[in-house]
This record gives sequence, structure tokens and C-alpha cells, in this order.
Amino acid sequence: MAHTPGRTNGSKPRPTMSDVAAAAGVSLKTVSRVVNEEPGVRRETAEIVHRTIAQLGFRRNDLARALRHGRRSGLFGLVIEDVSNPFYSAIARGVEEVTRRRGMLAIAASSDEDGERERDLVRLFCERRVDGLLIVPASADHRYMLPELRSGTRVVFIDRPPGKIDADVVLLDNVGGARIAVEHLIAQGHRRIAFVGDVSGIFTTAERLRGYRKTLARAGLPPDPSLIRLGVHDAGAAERAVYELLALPEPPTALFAGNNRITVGVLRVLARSGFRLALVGFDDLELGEMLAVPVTVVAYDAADLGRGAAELLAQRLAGDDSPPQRIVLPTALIVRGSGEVKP
Amino acid sequence: MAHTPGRTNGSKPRPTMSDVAAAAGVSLKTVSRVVNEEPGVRRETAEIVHRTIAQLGFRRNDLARALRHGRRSGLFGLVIEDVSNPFYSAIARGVEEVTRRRGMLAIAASSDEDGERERDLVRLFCERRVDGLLIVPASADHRYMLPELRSGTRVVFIDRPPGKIDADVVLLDNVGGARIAVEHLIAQGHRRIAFVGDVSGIFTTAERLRGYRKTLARAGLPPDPSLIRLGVHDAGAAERAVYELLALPEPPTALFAGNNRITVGVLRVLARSGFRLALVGFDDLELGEMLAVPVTVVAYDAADLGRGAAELLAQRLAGDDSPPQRIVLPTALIVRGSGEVKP
DNA sequence: TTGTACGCGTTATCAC
DNA sequence: GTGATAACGCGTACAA
Repeated sequence: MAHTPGRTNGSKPRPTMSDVAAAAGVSLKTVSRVVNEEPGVRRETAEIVHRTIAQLGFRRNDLARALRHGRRSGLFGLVIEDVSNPFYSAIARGVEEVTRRRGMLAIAASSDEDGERERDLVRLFCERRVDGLLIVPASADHRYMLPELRSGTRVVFIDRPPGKIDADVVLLDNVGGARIAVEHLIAQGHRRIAFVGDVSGIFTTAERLRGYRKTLARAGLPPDPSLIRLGVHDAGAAERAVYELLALPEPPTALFAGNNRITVGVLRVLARSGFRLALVGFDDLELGEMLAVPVTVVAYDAADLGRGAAELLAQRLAGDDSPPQRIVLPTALIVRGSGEVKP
Repeated sequence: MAHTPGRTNGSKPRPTMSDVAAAAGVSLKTVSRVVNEEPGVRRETAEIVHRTIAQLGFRRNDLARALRHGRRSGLFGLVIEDVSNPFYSAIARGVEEVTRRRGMLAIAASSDEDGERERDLVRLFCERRVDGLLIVPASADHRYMLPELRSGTRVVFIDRPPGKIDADVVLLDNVGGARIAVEHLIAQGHRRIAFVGDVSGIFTTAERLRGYRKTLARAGLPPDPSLIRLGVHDAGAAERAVYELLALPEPPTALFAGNNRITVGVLRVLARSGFRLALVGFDDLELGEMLAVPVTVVAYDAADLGRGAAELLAQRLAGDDSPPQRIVLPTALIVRGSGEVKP
């Protein structure tokens, strides 16, 4: 028996339009017309074709369809950090809402914050001829995709701007979010407010730090470098950072956590040690109101990031060639208790 | 200017193998050999071709590639209830781990628990000629996909068995999970244990209810229908159900929650009302240990569902034609406090 | 080692 | 209304 890679078992090959045409006693083109609901086919002829299609279990082959010159594949490629992370899966959901409305589909994959993996995925997606790319950047230099862009593949970046190329991007208002967080803590009477963040090379960290500094300055509070802890990558590191801060000669009375992982670390310390420390975190937490320490956070609609980016991408594919846009989505403070502790 | 749907702006069309061949001064087949790393090309020739490819920004077209008879598309189609739900996105992550290892990709989409949407997605996926389907069923009758199966598209079901067809499925040990939950509550001295679950038509609800009943019976505890509340679809409904239970002449002293949404509803009541009620929930909750009421749950690795199903699917595509399998993944009790309240 | 001819399943063109 | 035929970009078989 010959090796037929497509069919492992005794399955019949998929019927094609030709098969349908032969069985129905019409021409290939007539079947095509019926399948694509084009005009110019008599009712009865269409009837026969429809019956034959149902009988044979014919399914149009979108691969062959897209092969035709100039045709779109109807596919978006989505590169996110981790498909199973709620923040990113919310983005995926937002993208799906847009693709669904347009009868398209999206392929999502995880870069795991690895620039090389990001490039691999972009290559894979382009080999599949996705119409457009949606990327949460993991790499710092996106010139590698210039050839793709020249070939007509459009790209919109999400949550962080691209590196060394100019392209559309949909961002959060990181500076504004940091501002409302810090202003809230100042309004509670705090003067020594710490910031714990991820590595400063990450765009969102840098922006949130900028907002933190600017707000302190505007309030006339002196900056204190010992109150800033960067390079904190997970909840465990955040716990250690908090203990260090609390061990200072003049410890902070309030803390602004740069993302949800850090917030979790801080909460663990607060729950365990019983320290009184005001806390506002960036990113909402699921069940935030049901935690032992109900947590006050800077929140936003992550799905909106995906929706906005996908819609912008669709607009580009529809022919919009205006200069690259930078869309900034708002953030809001959700008050739950942890941020209202007095100094 | 003519309407060219593929290129909206002044972008060059993608170079093809022919373009590369022409530019490099070799034949199309030579380029093909180089691209696919086939033997039979001289070093220098390959060099030239590689250079030309880089220069032109050529990318192999996987659509055309898959069109060749018997070739695979290298695509899995994943139908889940909601891409942004942590339970399902964990499954997606598990699937991705398998596809990544094999150089494949997965298209995921949400059925939103709508049987018709599930069928639409299966149709879309088949039109794209995915090699296989991974489905968390939303519909009750899967005979509609028999034609696809006959054509060689393989399918593995996840979390719930298919309806009216025989096929591979990867499940959780729902009965066993219910058993350890109820046994745990019995061991704490409880005699009146309530069950709150979703509609009984859902496989997982029915199985967990079965495990609940069986365990009570084996322990010699009399069944009490008033302690069973079904058709509870969200956290709000769960809250109401709990209040009803607590208002009974002989209220329960313990409660087994059929899924995470219900657990959340119960927790809300407990946090607000201060009632003493032991609780074990099916499905883990994020930050379960940091909640005001640290919650004892029946947990499992959702990613394993996806991994297991995707691996089974790959095995089928590799030629395994043994009878349909039913893989059951274990569950485990995570003790955190809410389940250890005495009667 | 390299090249030619053809087929994959579909759509577009243009004839009937 | 309907149908023959040529693309689309690539892989296979076979010839050179």
C-alpha cells in the first residue's frame, strides 16, 4: 500500500467542486456560482447542486480559495505573551469579537516574552498568509518584519509600542493610571509612597514609573530613590521587595504596585504580617473584592485593547493608509479598601 | 485604478518561488529544494538561492503547499466555550504546547455554549482544512460532523463526551472529584451536605451529582432532595440558592459547589452573612488561598486536558486507528480552610 | 545536480 | 444561464 500522508485510514478523500459538478451533471463554474451565491444560476439548477453538495458532504476549500491572486486568507495572527494569562486571553477575546463579526478567524500563539519566539511566530503566520498581525511585542527591534509590511501584511501592536519601526499601536494610559493611583494615596494623607515594578526596560513599567514620579513632583513631594524597587518579575520577588521597604529606617506608608503579579506578592505580605500599608495596584485582580485584603486597583478593559487593535487592523486592510495611529485607552480607579488605609 | 483586493496600498506583491528562481538564475524546482532543505543541490547554488530569498523577502506559501494532494495543513481547530475563561484558556495553552512541539498552529474560537455556533465553527475550520478538531461540546448531537470524519478529519472531545457519535474524549474524574469532596465533608462530621450545581443536562453537572449521591449513600447518609439545587447558572443564582438552603427548617451544615461560578456565589454569601457553613468547591479559584474565606476545592490541571487531547489527536493523525478512547484525568483536594468548618 | 510538465481546488475571463 | 480554460504558488514524477 502506498503511503498517502493525507489519509491514514480507509477514509474517502474530500469531494471537490469537480466531483459535485460531475455528480450533478453541471459544469464546475456552475457549482462555484452556487457555492458562492453568485447570480446567474437557474433555481432548479441551484437546487440540484445544493442537493448534491449535501449528499457528497462537500466543503469549500478555503486554502485553494485564498490561493487565487489578490484574495485574502481571512485570518489574523495574534502574538501574545501567554494564551492562558487572563490579561492576554481577554485581549484574544476582544480580537475574536471583531474577527467573528467579519466571518474571519484568528490564530493565537504565545511568545512567552521571548523575542526570538515572537519572530518565529510572525514567520509562521506570514507563511500561512494571514491578512494581518496583532502583536504584543516581546522583542525590542521590529525591523525584521519590514519585508512583510512591504508585501502588504499589516500589523498593529498592542500594549507596547514597536521598536525601531513606525506602526499602529493600541496602548493603555499607563501614565494616567499611575497618576490616579498616586494621587489617591496622596489624598489619603500619605507622603512616603513606594513604587515596586518590573524591569524598567519594559515599556509599561517605564511609563508607570514616569507617572509615579511626575505625580509626586507635582504634589511637591521629594523623590526618594530608596522607595523605588525595580526588576521585580514575580510575586516572590515582590514579597522580598516589600520586606526590604518595610525594613528601611523611614519605611513607606503606602505602596503602588506596578502590575498584578506584584500586587499579589504585596497582598501576601500584608495578609501574613499584618502590617498597615496602603496599597494600590495596577491591573485588576479576579475576585479582588473577595480577598482577605480587598484590593484597590487601577483597572481597564483588556478586551478593549484587542477589540481596538483588531478594528484598526481591519480598517487598514480596508484601505486606510493614513499615518500610523497611537490609540490610548483610559484606566480607572476601583476603590476596595487596601488603598484607603491612612498613614 | 483597478480594485485589487489583496493590496490596498502601493505594496509590492509577495515574491514567489518563480520570482526567486528568475532572480537567482535557476529553476523553480531548485528553489523548492533549497527552501525545503532537500538534498541534491550544490553548495554554491544553494548559497545564491538563499541570498536571493533574503533579498526579495520571500516567504513560502503554506496555503499553496497544503493544497497539494494528501498534504496536511498543520492546523488544529479548537472549539472552547470562551477563550477568555481561565479554565478554557488553560486548555488552549495545553493544546499550544503540543502544536508548538510539532511546528503546527492552532486556531481557537469560542462557542459561548451555543450549539449552533459550535457547528458554524466546525464548518469554518473544515473549510480551512484543519487536520483535526478539538472540541468542548456545546451541542448535544454531533452526528452533523460524520461527513467530515469520513473525509479523514479527526476529532477529540474535551471535558464532555460527544453526543450520538463515538469518538475520543478526554475527561476529568468528575465522580471521583465529587467523592473526595463529599468524603472530606463527612470526615469533618457533617451529615447534612447540600449540592448546588448547574443544569443537570450538562455532563459534568450530572457526573458530579452522581458522585455526590453515591458517596452519601455509601456513607449511609439518607438522601434529602431539598438539599440539592440544580439549574444554577451563575454566581448570582448561587447566592439565592444558598439563602434558600439556609432558610430550610433543617439547613445544611456543609455545601458542595458544582463549579467555580457557584463557589464564588457561595463565598459572597459567607463573607457577607457570617454564616458558619463548610464549603468545598469543584474547580480551583485563582488566589484561592488569599480570599477572605480561603476556599477548599477539588482541583486538577486544566492544561492537561488540552495537552492530552492534542496528543491523542496527533496520534490519530499519525495513523492510530484503534477504537475510540476515553481518557480520565485525576482530581485532587486542596485544603485551605472553608472545607474544614465543623458542623 | 538540475530542469520540465503537470496537478492540487478554486475563482475570473470570456465565450456560447 | 451556462461552460471551457487559464491562472494562483507549490510539490511530485520523471526526464535531461
